[in-house]
Amino acid sequence: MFNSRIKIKALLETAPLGTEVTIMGWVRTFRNNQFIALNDGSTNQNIQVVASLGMLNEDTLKRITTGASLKIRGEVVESPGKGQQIELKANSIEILGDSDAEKYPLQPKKHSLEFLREIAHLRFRTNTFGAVFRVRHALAFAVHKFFNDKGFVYLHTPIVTSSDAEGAGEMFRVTTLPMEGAPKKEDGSIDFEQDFFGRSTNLTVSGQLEGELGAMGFGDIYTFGPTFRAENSNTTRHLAEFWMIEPEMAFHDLEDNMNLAEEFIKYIIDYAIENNREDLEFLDQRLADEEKQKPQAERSELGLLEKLQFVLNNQFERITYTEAIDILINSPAYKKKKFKYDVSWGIDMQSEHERYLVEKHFKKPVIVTNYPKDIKAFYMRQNDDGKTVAAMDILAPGIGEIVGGSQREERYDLLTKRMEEMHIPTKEMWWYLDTRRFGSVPHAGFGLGFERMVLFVTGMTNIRDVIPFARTPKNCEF
RNA sequence: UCCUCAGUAGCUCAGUUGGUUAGAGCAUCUGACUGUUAAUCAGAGGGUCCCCCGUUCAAGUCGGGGCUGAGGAGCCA
Repeated sequence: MFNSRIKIKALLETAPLGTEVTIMGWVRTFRNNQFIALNDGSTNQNIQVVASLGMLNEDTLKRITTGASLKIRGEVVESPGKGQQIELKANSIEILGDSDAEKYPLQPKKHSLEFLREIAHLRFRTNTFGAVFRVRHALAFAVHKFFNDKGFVYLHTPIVTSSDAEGAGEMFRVTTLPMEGAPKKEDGSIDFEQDFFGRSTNLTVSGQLEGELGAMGFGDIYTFGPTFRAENSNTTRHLAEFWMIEPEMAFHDLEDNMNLAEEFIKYIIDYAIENNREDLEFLDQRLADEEKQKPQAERSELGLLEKLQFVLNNQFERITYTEAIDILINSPAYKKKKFKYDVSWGIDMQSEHERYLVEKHFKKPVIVTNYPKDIKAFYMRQNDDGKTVAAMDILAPGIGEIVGGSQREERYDLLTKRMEEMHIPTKEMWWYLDTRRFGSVPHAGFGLGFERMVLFVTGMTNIRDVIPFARTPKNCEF
């Protein structure tokens, strides 16, 4: 058996003084031909290994370089030096994998996030990305724990779909037809009947419609999986492949939906704080250092942990779309013509408007409800006023829309009428409509972009830095 | 997709009005060092100035096109 090691996180926590242990990991720095800072990814903390002089031959000493992997047996002792409580007095050091320091791109110095993006395969070995991806893991785990504890069924909705009804964005086509000389129909269009699935297929843009089918049997379900958008979006908030969480609940109305979404967001933030405090403290410090570079006016008022705590301790503001428009029209910013885009009832709010509401007016997460039906999807439940639908978006400071959800239209007649108005092919959607024909119930759900949540919790500012291998236009390395 | 900015050593950047052999800090390498914390001290090596075309006696520097990256907008999660 090879692996009888103790992880550095456990070693530092238990500090078994006087015992001999085996650790394995990667060299962060090697100082004074004597002190090895070793990291194994279990924590941001390194363990200091002390190699007494004469113990190692010259050759082994030279091979202990930044990035090399080592297997070390040694005795756990109190550290006489400052900066750490305990250290490992090495009895034996074995080089598992050499790392040519002249070629290894990670140097014991600060690197830019842009550079680290180009070596995404190695960035897990840095403090920042170690912390970010451990927090990402904690959040993902918390998502499952939250819903599992509430009796939700984790439903695996398909990645390949033929449904393009939602119109959530441009889609990636899935096909086995040849690029050159694809079979054509008489009218010159491509004959997808000869394709693998016998029809035109795409990567999913949302699991919601299938999620609704599950909710109509299980009551409460959630999805958590990859989602694809072929939009040519080049921003710090968009990915072509991202992870989305989509709960769908039978016997829920819009208010139930909002309550669940708010409870959910607070739960996973709290989970990360409870279980990854060390990583968040590191990210908090990192953000504070970065803020120091900025001019006073652009600095945020709260530190990362303060911000998260603030979100936990305060109710999200809940306003209707109509109230939001009133606030914007009566705002000093509007009167001073600070907005690039005009405001009137019926507009789809621009990011500048959302940012004003969240960052300037309320200074906390805001849930906006009851949007005009013409700017929202066909499946949202129509309100009695005939103008609005039971939609809700949660807007978060710094990242904008983090949740989009609604109560769904459960009334068959109203739903089909709306679909016809919006040119949604009801015939192809027979399976979706069946849920409204047989035992239809009031139900609701929402979608949460997981990476945007990770951005919010880690304080990172570019979405490409919170997913291990980002898929963006013109970039599919790794 | 649009707008703005950027691309010079492994990394972060400077490079004046177009003018000799393109610089700095860090990293790396060599040497010194038994309590260092991104160690320190001394020395050394390291360049397709993103690519193509053009202007010019002369281009890292000016112009055009392209590629890539970043920020903002749109689309959205």
